[in-house]
Amino acid sequence: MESRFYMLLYRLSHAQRTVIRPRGAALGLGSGQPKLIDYLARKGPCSQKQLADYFEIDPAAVCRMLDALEKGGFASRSVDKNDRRTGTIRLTDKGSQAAAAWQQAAEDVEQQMLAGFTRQEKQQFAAYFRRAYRNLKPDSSFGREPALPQEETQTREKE
Amino acid sequence: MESRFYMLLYRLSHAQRTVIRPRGAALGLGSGQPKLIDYLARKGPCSQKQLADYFEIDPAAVCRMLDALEKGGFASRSVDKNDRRTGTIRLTDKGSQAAAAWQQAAEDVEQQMLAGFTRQEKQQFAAYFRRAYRNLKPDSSFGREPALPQEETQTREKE
DNA sequence: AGTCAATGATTGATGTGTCAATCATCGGCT
DNA sequence: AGCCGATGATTGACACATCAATCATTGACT
Repeated sequence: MESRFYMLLYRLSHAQRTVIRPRGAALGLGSGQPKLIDYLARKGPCSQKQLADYFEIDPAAVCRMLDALEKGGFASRSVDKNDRRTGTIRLTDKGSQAAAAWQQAAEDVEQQMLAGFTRQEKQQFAAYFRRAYRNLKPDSSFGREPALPQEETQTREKE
Repeated sequence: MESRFYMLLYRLSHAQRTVIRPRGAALGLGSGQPKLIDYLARKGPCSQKQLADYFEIDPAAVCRMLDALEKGGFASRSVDKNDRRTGTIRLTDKGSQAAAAWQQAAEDVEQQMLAGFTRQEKQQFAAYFRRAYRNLKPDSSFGREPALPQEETQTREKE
């Protein structure tokens, strides 16, 4: 019986990915793209930096996945008029539909994964996740608004 | 506050990877290689198929990681005399040392992740992981001996 | 024996992720 | 105004994972 937590986490994470990947693929999405359109569908248009921050992935990865999403007709990029460095990402209609379908798929998988869990067990499981996460990232803003960049309190008097 | 389990799992998995990756990199290992030498150190020499089965990854990925491990001097491949399709993977001394160092790193990270968890909470957390995993992979052999491929009592009197 | 399906290992193509470097823009500073 | 560091986006190089296809070997069945 496996008892190391890194293996437990590895296996569950891997199993979830394996189960959900085909659902995204059926929509014409790669394995990383669904979460982006999910975010866009939930929170509305945003910049690439917001996506990278929220999912804690490299902006380069976001950039390439958006290339793919744009090519697939799921999203569009436009330049922010106030800050021309920043792009604004929007879902197309096709993207919105795919997001809805994927949200359903994610819900299905969650139901399957947590089948037999009582409401309290789910809450406890989630609480464990959050505690463990905060232990690994004590400085993180997990649970707070990711849209607030928190600007470092400015004690940054570099020399 | 994030409440979807796929995000909780995503974030914890990602955080763990982020914390542990530099520890492997310090040993000259990529992000996927430590688990292989860990397995080899714990269970002894084995075939590539065993590694692929145990970690539930594509044999192609194992093959390429072993290329890297071999090139780095961590492991060696040799051909099984009974079945020349099968290769036997062995750790070198350098590989064994790296495995020991990595096991320590993994333990450190686990300690950090589960800081403040009581023994019972850890057990319950682990039990939730196993239940969720089994829900996603009901046919799996999670928890049984993966090293015993179940067949072969196999009377090796073939010569 | 000799064909043939199954198996272990490998290679190619593609998507995701990291790290490092670059480019364009912005904003503060003198 | 003009430098100059910070920032958002992008690109290149590499590692890991999947899928598909191939190769060599094996074992089973005529």
